[in-house]
Amino acid sequence: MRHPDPEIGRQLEVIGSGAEEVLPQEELVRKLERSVRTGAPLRVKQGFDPTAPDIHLGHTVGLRKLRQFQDLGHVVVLVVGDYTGMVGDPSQRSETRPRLTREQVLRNAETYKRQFFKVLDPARTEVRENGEWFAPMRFEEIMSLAARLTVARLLERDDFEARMSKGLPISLHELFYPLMQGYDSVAIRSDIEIGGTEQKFNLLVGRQMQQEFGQEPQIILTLPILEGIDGVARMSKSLGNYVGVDEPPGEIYGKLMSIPDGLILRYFRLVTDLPAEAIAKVEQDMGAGAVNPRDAKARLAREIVRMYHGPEAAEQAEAGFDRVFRAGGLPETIADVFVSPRGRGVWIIAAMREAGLAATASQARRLVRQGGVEVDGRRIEDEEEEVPAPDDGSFVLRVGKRGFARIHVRRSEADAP
RNA sequence: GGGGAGGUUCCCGAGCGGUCAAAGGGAACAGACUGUAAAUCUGUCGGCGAUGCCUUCGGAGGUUCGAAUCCUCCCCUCCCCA
Repeated sequence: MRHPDPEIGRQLEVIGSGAEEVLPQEELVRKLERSVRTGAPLRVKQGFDPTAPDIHLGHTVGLRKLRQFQDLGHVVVLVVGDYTGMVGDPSQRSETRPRLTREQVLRNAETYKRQFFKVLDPARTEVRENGEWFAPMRFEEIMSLAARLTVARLLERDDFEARMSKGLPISLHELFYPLMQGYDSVAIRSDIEIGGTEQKFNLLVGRQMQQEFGQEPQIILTLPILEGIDGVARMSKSLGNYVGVDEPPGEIYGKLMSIPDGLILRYFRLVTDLPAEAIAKVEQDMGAGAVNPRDAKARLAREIVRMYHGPEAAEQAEAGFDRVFRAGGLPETIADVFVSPRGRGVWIIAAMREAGLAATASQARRLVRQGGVEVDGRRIEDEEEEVPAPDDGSFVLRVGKRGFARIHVRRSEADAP
């Protein structure tokens, strides 16, 4: 969109980049004009439900957009949903979310806050908890809030409709969720709220609530939803297909190497700072066969580890990955585990359990039977095998592709660690 | 409040008196292969020092030589009616 004022034009371009929808566009222009004229920053809102104590790459799509707003001089207001977290967002859910206790929510919120600032500028961020305004709310006020939204409006949503038609339960409290999120916008006087495309309904309720309370309605900006490393469902902790920004470098690197090739470019676009031209080059090279997708993926993995752990960690993660998975070698660091001897050595099944490489003895036996267990590079064939303790006292146990432990055999009680 | 249908192993979903640790699919895990923890193929997938034993089919009792399957009560969900 062209704008006579170059500053506003620039802002519009940055804001719109990577966004799925910005609406209404004209109102955004008006807000920006006013902001530039008066020097008052816009208040950009995003809510987070502290339902799981780790933010992952999926969250960073939104966080990175917020960071762009900060770099344009605006203020970010993060609403930690300590109250909404006790409800659980029904968006995109096929079942009621488990309700969290107050203690869980607060603990999760702390972790979130710490991780937010891996991306955001703390100086331009306001963190609010919506319990601030919901906790003191009286029933009377809750009723008057609830009176502002109709059931038909709520039930027209796809997720609710799907659950209705499948005969799945919908609890009454879930209907309150959009209402609460909408009221958050009133409470913090938000100018813009961002969220994933699945948040569109909730974001729009925010506009309606603000109008009900005599405020100028917020602009809504939706962002694409990042697929998880399985390449199928959206990235989420509960589906186990996520890459957490707080995870160790090797984990991040390895998980990224496991995404389907088709997701490489999308990840570059949505969760790295690589400029558009550079990404276009990657696309071209891969298409022309000039670059092996595997190497493009390695670059992606390196890039993301670098963002959250720095360049040295990225190098090490790559070297470690290559050593273990390409060369079939051992990782740089292997956990030491002390195991008591039995018979002529250490019973392999017990060693696996004590090293945490198998949850149960049955599982350990299965792994041996399937040929997934090695001791110092020698495959173990027999479930009853007792590995003799070598003179130097330890051997390396490998379970599957990525389970390692250095087993030390205790010679006596006095030898215990 | 009345009537009907259901609750099965991580998830979906068969089973409806013994042959059931329970079909099939998904997820997960292992092996082979490879450019990778991709894709594909094969296998495994309750627990136990284990050719056998123990605990599972919403919960508690009961019938039976024997129950996920039958009966009673309870809890939970959905649908129709009011």
